[in-house]
Amino acid sequence: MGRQPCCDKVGLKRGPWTAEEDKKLINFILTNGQCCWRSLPKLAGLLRCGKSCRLRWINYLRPDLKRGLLSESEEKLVIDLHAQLGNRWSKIASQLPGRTDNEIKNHWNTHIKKKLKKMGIDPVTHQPIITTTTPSSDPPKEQEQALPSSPPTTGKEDNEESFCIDEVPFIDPSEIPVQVQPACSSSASSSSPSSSSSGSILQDLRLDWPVTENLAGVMSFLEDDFKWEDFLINVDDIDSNLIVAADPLGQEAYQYHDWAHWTLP
DNA sequence: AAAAGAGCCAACCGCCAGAAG
DNA sequence: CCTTCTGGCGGTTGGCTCTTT
Repeated sequence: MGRQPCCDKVGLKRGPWTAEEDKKLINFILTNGQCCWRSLPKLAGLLRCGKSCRLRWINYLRPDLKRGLLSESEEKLVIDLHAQLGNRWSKIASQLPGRTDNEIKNHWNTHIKKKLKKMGIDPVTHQPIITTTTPSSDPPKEQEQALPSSPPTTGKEDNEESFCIDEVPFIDPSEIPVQVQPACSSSASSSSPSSSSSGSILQDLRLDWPVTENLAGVMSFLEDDFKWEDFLINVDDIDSNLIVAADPLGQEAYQYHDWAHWTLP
């Protein structure tokens, strides 16, 4: 019986992607679009499984990705959505433009979980952790630290973190100052109030974003109706880092350097 | 300065649902 | 209707980086 594996693993490369492989993948997708992942590696000249290509593109190379840590409001939104949806990372990710399920999942497991536990909130149920003091039991250390009986609404224990998680499970999404969009934002729409006056967008970006040179960042910021193809001026010479793209206002051109790093030429 | 430990994250794996034949 | 294939998802892990001793 057994299904055929998604790809013939013999002779395929695994592990971290090289800049060269990234270029090939980017080049192929930019010129041909996302077609059948199974056949993509062959067509693109990659010794990778199609699944691996897809993952690399979605989680790392896609031009509309934000990079860097989740902002406070994003984190709050993740917690709130997790309370509603559980571990449906892709659903949660669909509410955070430019973020991937993998990224959110990682952030949850490495940061948020700990924060919640520290605050006495069970990261699974989003309810206050109630420590039953049974003498024979051997509760985990972190739970011992949990607030013993009071609901986590005091926020006093939050002396290290920059925001108080106590109230998070009760936040109404509409109150969160983050753009919430449907999953398929490719054709997203006019409903986004954020689009604001595009004239100042790039300036704003430069002021407060550490990855301002990152075109991906610019793209995700300008999420309304942009098409990646519209940005491209030249993808002929990818091997020498000469994918050139312009921002939608035509004000800047960017030069590809490595996987998701673009600079002003 | 070096070693050990902890933390983080990119990538892999297996499973599932839906589409196609 | 059944089988096969593909894309997508969530859980897990290996290894790199950072921090502490």
